[in-house]
Parts: sequence; C-alpha cells; structure tokens
Amino acid sequence: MSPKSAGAAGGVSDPPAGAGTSAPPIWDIIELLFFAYRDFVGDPDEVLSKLTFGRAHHRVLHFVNRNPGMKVADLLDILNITKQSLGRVLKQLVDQGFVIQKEGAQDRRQRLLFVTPKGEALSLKLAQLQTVRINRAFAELGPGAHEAARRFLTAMIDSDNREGVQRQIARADHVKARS
Amino acid sequence: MSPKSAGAAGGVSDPPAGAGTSAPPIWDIIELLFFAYRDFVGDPDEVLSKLTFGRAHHRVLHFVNRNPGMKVADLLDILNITKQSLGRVLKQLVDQGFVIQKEGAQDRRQRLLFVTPKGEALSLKLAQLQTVRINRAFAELGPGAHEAARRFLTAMIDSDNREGVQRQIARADHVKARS
DNA sequence: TATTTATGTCAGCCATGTTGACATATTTTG
DNA sequence: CAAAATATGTCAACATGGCTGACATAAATA
Repeated sequence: MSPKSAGAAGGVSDPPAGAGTSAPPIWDIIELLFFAYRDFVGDPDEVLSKLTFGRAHHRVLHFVNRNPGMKVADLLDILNITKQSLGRVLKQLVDQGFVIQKEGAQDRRQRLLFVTPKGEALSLKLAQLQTVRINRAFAELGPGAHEAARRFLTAMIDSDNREGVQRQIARADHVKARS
Repeated sequence: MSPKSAGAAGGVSDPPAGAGTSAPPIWDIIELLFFAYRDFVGDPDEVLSKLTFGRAHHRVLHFVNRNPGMKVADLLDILNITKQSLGRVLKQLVDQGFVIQKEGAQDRRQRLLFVTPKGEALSLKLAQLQTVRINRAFAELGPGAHEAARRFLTAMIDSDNREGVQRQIARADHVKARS
C-alpha cells in the first residue's frame, strides 16, 4: 500500500526524505477525468440552458427525483452547499412546477421534496442523454465494462462517503423500481 | 449536434434510432461519476483556496505545465472559455510568478506560456494529491485497473475530441519525460 | 415555558463564466 | 507596399451560483 522506495541507492532525483515520497503523477487519468466529465455534463447543459436552468438546477432535480420525499437538509448534505445557494435554485424549480414541497407527516417543520410529473420528465430526459454516452462507451468496451466502471468510480470516492453513496444509490434504485 | 451512432461500435442491444424507445437510465454510473469527480477535485481545491486561487487557476496551471510553450489560443481551445475569462486568471498567475509568457520566436504576436519553477511545484503538488487518490483506487482494484480506467474514461469522451485528447496526453508525456 | 431544530429569507460579496466593442502588434496577402 | 487577417489584450457590463452573516417563523423537544 505504501511503496516507499526510500533509502536504497541514492538516485539522482530522490525527493528529500522528510517531505514524504510521492509517486509520479498519473497524468493520463487526471486529464481523462477532466475531459470525460466535461463532455458528460455537457449534454444536459445544452438542454438546460434552453430552460434558463444551469447545472445547479440539474443536480437538485436529479437527487429529488431519485429520492422522493427527501428532506431539504438531506439535499444540502448531498450537494454540500449552503441553504441560501440551494434556496435560489430550488425556488425556481418550485415556481416553475418541476418540484413540489409537502409538509412532513410526523414532523411538520419539514418540507419534503418531490418532483412533479413535469420534473420527472425533465430529469429523465437529462439522464437519458447521459445514458446514451455511457452505453456507447460500454458498447465499445465490451462485457464487464459496467462493472469495471462502477468499481473504479466507487474506489475514487472518499472512503468516508463511500458507504453512504452506495446506500443512497441502492435505496433510490429500490424506490424507483417500485414506482 | 446530431450524434446518432448507428451501431458503429457493434452494440448488440442498441435501441431503435427513432424517438420512441430509450434505454433505462444508468443511475449508478451517473451518480458515481458525480461523487467521484467531486472528491477528485476537492483535494486540490483546499490547497488552492489558501492561495486565493480557484479551480480556474488550477486548470490553467495544469495545462501550461503539461504543455510548455503552448499558445494562448491553444489553451482557450482546451479550456473552452473566452479569452476574457482566461485573461483574468492568467494575469493573476503571471503577476504572482507561477506562469511566464514569452514572445514567439517565429511568430512574434504569440505569447507562449510556460510555468516557472514555482508554478511547476504547485502544479505537481496538486497533481500528487489527485494521484494519491487514484493510486489508492488502483491498489484496491488490483492489476489492470489503470488500463481499465483509461479505456472507460477515453470512451466517455466525445469521439470528435478523443483523438485530440489522446494526442495531447501523449505529446505532453513525451515533453515531460525529456525535461 | 424555554430551547432547539428545520426551514426560509434578506443583503451583500466573490469567483468565474458570458457578450460586445475596441486597441495593438505582427504576419500574410493581393 | 497597402490592406487584410491574425494573436492577443483590455474595458465595461452582466449572469450564475457559490459564500457569510443576520434574522424570522413554526414546530418539536427538553
């Protein structure tokens, strides 16, 4: 796990011992992630801009669609932004009929979030644009590509968040599958 | 934009090209990409914020470091932003001694971009943060993980850009390996 | 009853993207 | 050579979506 090639035969380019030895940068993955993510979010961006929406709206709509009835606080945790930032885009989505808020049944302070049919349709449309790209990639790569991608991306997530993310994905799949 | 890929890559279960059928969204990859990319850029963000720099500075510094002597126009193409946006962050990087501009030898209108030693050090530091994450993932996934990730990410890039990206990565590797 | 919690809102700031217009130096072309 | 095209820079104005801080309200909880 920690291949410290320290001490051995002092090569010309040994880093200073105290500074902690570093593996050489993995430039190809760093750059491929940049370009892949850029294209990946680029498809939805085009559709969204026609509605005068941005990526922020997309993220909110996506997670509300995937987690019907979620609390505002949960959404803030996932998006990792402030309630003021969320409030701005959420208000627009509500005003334009993509999302609705319902008072919590047990805790009436909560405003549980749901997509409207209109909101679900938009969320689905955007997800399908991205799915076209993903499926194109999987088709090129052959069988096992989906599993390999899932494992790679999961391993790239902070280990603290990983379980939560996996649980969230599993739960959302369950909910959508029943609907 | 009309990227109707009519079975170019031999996908067995391609849906009909017409408007009707769509493959179900691949929710897990969509969400894993979101979280993986978020954590991936999160590490550098922390370091950058202490220098009152942002992601925009990171991108500029990264590509200049990887492509010493590149033209401003080339950088604009890669980043896909306007020269005004670039100008702002580039000026800060130049003023603070991370990047220098040299008049082109053949074409004296050009301002070729280079990182200073200070700039290279910062670029390397940021890349190493990301490399730690990537190597941790590869270590978890076992042999072949690097190749699999490279293939997946490459396949996710717009096919028009793919060659250019690969050429750029190869060229930059060559340059850095010689330095 | 007092406090904490869930949410919303106002006001303002910052970073980074945009468009449009224009300036300057240099190269290329007719 | 004069004219046009090119590479770059700059000024001004604006939009989006982050942020902080302060404060308000309703409902749950101690």
